[in-house]
Amino acid sequence: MKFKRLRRANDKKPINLESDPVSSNHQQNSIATSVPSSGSDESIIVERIYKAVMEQRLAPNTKLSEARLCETFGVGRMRVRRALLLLSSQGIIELQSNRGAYVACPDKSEANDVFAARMLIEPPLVRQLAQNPNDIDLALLTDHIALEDAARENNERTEIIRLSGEFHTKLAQSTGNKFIFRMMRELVTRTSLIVGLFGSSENASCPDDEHSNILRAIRSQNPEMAEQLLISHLNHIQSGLVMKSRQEPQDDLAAILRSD
Amino acid sequence: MKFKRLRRANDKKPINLESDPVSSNHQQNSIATSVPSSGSDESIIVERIYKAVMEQRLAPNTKLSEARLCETFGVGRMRVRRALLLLSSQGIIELQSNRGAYVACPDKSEANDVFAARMLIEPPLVRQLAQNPNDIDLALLTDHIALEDAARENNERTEIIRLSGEFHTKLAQSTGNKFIFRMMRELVTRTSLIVGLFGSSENASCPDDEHSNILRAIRSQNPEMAEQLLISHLNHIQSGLVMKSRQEPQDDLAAILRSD
DNA sequence: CAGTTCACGATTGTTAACAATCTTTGTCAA
DNA sequence: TTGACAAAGATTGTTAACAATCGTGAACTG
Repeated sequence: MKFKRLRRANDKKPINLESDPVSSNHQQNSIATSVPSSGSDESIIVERIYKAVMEQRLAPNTKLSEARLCETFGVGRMRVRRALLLLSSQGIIELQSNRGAYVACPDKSEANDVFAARMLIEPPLVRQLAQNPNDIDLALLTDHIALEDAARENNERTEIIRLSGEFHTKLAQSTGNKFIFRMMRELVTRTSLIVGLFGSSENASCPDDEHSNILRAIRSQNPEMAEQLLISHLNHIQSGLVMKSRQEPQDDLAAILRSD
Repeated sequence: MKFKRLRRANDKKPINLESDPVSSNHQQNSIATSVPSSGSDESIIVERIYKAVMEQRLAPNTKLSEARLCETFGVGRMRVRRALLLLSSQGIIELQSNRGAYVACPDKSEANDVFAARMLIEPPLVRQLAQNPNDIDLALLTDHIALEDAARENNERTEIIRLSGEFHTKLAQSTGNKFIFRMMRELVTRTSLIVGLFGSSENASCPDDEHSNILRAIRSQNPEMAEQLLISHLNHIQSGLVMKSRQEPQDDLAAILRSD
């Protein structure tokens, strides 16, 4: 297989990395991706893969070969390479020398670290938000929960999963603090991978109305309650995991091509 | 100027990016740099530039041209390019399309964000550390403070600055949590840039014995005191800044070549 | 038949030449 | 003298060919 630039869609259609119309109207606002300037436009590749991971359409350990991505995005190898490097620096994928790029596969220890970090950061964050919430952020979060409800209504699995994580991202975004936002985004992405790996069957998403309750506590300016609700929310998520320390190797193409 | 690989040291010697012997014995332990696998070895370039920024030897807005870095490190352009991309993803430098790479130059608003983020994260972090500190971490931190004292004794400016920041990094490292460590590392690096930009004359480093006091509170397992000491420590640093919203453009060569 | 070796194909890593863009400098005219 | 304009030089962005490495499977040997 040669490295030609194919503008047309890939005829194998291995992974759905296209921007699906259902969520295209709901773009990230204000704080954009982590690398705003420069980079001609490999940010699109990064964003697509990031989203696919968030929605658990890209399973851990899935191989992302350069040639495949070149076809998929109709882009030269350099762009793909840059995108992969950026994704690896965010911990979303892992680069193995001379072997290629694989979707990150957190182990039990890393899962614990992720939840420990979230337990450290999110409670003070939510408490602070509840101390003086501004109307714009409250409206954004309210809208978001409406989207979550709608997705649950329509049984859109990938949407539910992504929105469920993005709620937490948006909590961080409400602080208007770029650093907190980025940290949270990374932790939420990792959480999505972890839930995909260790999540037991159908509790892949956050319990139904906990987000709503947290938002209500914030709106009523009750820091203690907001913090407490968030803590138990995180505990619920974590306790829903079965820590089988053996993760299936997930053969490269098997899981991907079954959608063909 | 052509892009030849020059193994010999650069004859212009614009910036000191060599590894100085005084601190070469004090390498990072356990949790290594953010990109452990792959990447043949542009991590050396990343680490050097990171260190130079931490020690305020590389002023904000300094241009880092590819050719210059190629000479300096005796490395091909690809490596340099990869390193610059990684550094930009960490917010240490900024890539401008078709214009090159410049050391990041935080503005007033970003400075506020950095301190807000640290205020959110570090107090709970230190409190948690003080709840059950383990002996190994305490020893590491004690050693670190000894290094700080030694550097102050010998009036080694760059060492003082770097160690002063690294104390906070090591606090985060003591949690053994990769994510907290990385977040803290980024915030501390940014802080170093900010202090270099807005710091008033000679309070560039943390006040003399505050680190020591914090460590003492941790050792005596007094979470409240540790947290309180850290909060006022951060406040001291922040209040030592003069927020002149106008940052000097810092002409590329002017500041650098005056050491020639 | 089991195990090892070797060679081939596929994929990633690297390099150097080429293209595009920006900056500087020199020139000319008002 | 100052301003705009244009050409030359320098720097970054991109591409395609080449080199190195890895995985696989056939062939060979015990």
